[in-house]
Amino acid sequence: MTSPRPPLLLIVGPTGVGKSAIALELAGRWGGEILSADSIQVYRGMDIGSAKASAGERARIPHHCIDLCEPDRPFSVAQYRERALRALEEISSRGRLPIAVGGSGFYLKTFFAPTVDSLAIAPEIRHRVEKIFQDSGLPGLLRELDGLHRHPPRCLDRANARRVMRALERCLASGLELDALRDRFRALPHPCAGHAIRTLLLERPSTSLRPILAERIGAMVRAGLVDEVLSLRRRNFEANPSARCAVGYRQVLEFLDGKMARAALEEKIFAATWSLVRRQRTWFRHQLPIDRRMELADAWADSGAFAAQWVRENGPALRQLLEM
RNA sequence: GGCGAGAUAGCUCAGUCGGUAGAGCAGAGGACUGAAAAUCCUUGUGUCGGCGGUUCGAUUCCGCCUCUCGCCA
Repeated sequence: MTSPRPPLLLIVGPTGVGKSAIALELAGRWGGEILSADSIQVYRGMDIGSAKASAGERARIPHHCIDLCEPDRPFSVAQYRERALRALEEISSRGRLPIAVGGSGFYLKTFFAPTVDSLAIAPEIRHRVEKIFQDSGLPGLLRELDGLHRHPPRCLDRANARRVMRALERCLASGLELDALRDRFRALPHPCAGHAIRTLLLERPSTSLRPILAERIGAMVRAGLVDEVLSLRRRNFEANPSARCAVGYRQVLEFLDGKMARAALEEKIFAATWSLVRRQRTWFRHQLPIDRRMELADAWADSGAFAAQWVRENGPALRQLLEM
């Protein structure tokens, strides 16, 4: 049974290409709602540095999956997945066009494939693994993990302590070897089975993206990024590693702690942003099924009314993509 | 002007008790099961400031020069 529900339009691309502006424009024209796929916009108070949609924009077009939790409370893909799928159902049941927009690859993948298993990890196991890591580091974790296997598991980045910890937790919680867990994981059902998904990748040449990012970072600092971090600090956001380590926020914290000169701030944020862009591009190349790739011309800056004109010119092609 | 310190990879620097060099960052590629804007892996030939001298051999020692940074006049 095929549903008459509208397809999900996914707009992905590296940070700063202009996804949001275009998505807003499309949503306005086509009766859509925005579903954010951004691992930082989920935190309340992290507004400037995550380039969150303004209150005005949000009043005009409904936005979902933004401001889902307090900045001191870690949020995970698992939670995102739940909220995003629920939002997707809501939007489609109203007959509106869901437009998912974002640059967080792992979050975006949640629409296409299983990203987490449903294995519950008991707190005792979590603490035990944590303790092994504290006492004997990565080698200790690997010793423990290998002890649970007849052959050392191959499908694991053994240099990545965070991954090894998660793997060990899952093995301890399930009593299964890593390969068995992976097979079971891969057999999980498609998360959005009922939806047609169309993915649009927006790109622009690095020579055009770099100056846009540099300009945008300057604008963020001028708009009060440092004050935003000060106020987040009062809300204890440093207790949350994913918030505290976010691009821009991490560098401002270093500056506030005297580990970095004010003069170096924007340059360091730029460097971190650019390595994010590179990881995003790698992810989009290999991890997401892209239906259509469109490169924005140099002339389209990430500001002003460029989106309206771009959509006027490219709307028909996108229509076609949706009706495919 | 005098004294001192320095000049090595795009940047910050290490090093070679004389046998033509290596880290971090940046850059490029990659991985990805609950922090993913995170975490991790791979990837480094550059007149070792210039010119001479000593030496089988100098980026390394010596002299001169150029530039930079201190301190003193």
